Amino acid sequence: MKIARNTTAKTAVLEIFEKSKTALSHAEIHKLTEDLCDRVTIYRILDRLVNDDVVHKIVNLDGTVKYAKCHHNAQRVHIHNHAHFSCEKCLEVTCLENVKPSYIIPHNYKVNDINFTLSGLCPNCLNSNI
Amino acid sequence: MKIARNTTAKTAVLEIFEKSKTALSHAEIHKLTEDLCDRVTIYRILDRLVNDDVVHKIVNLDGTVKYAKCHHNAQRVHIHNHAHFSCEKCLEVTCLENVKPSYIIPHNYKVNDINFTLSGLCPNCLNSNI
DNA sequence: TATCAAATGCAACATTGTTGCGTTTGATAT
DNA sequence: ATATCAAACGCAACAATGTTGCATTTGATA
Repeated sequence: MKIARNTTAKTAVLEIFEKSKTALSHAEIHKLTEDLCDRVTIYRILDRLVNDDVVHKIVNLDGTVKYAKCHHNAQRVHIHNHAHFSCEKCLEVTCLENVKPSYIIPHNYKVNDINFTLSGLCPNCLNSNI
Repeated sequence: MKIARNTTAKTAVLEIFEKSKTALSHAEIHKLTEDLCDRVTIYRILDRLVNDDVVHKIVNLDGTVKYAKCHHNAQRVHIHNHAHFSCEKCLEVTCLENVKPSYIIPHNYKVNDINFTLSGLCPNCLNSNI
């Protein structure tokens, strides 16, 4: 089994997640690290964090990929079944931790993961639109 | 206002959609047209079809983008609120026309579109796994 | 058949993500 | 403190995906 290490790059990425209220793309994270490390390293760090269930990957309606820190309570195996909201105006993606979809699916499908993303206007942009 | 035209390329793409039971990626469609037209043209045709609500765009959990023909009944404005299933094994994406999620979202969000994708094993692959 | 914009082809480019490989570095044991 | 060893890294190269500008072609209309 692999033994994970706490590298400067990984620590920096985790701090960035901690500070951010919204989900971040690879490019945004890379910019925020200010060339602390290579582009590829960010990809590898994100891969590991997703694998370790520290962050989750969010695929947006427009095809962009973002990452956000998990706030679950140390569950062993978990599905990120909460919704994500993607604002069409400010382009921010946020977790709606409490919005969970209910649905009925034919029994002959085996569901391992779900992605539930809503897009439209977030409270901020909705306000400034009036 | 723009007046759409029925070009050979567009007709070919629509036929491909008609024949396919699953959602198709840009690359798959391009291959199926057998170099009838340029790669860029496929992109532009797909853009138009999505805009005209003839096909809908499905973003998968792995970030891949696929397109499928809409089967709605001439609704004027509609949200593609049905679910999509993405098989981890055969990689096929299908529409689950009858699976619609229900959810409760805070009133200060304005939802314009939703993306609900499930991934796991489809009936075919589930069977062959036994 | 002339007209005119919609649609196309082509080239060039940007972004995103992956892989291989030699080097560096963090955690552990000595 | 230092040796050890693999995890993690940097770099280069590559592949896939998507976008844009512009000259050319083509489909629908008059």
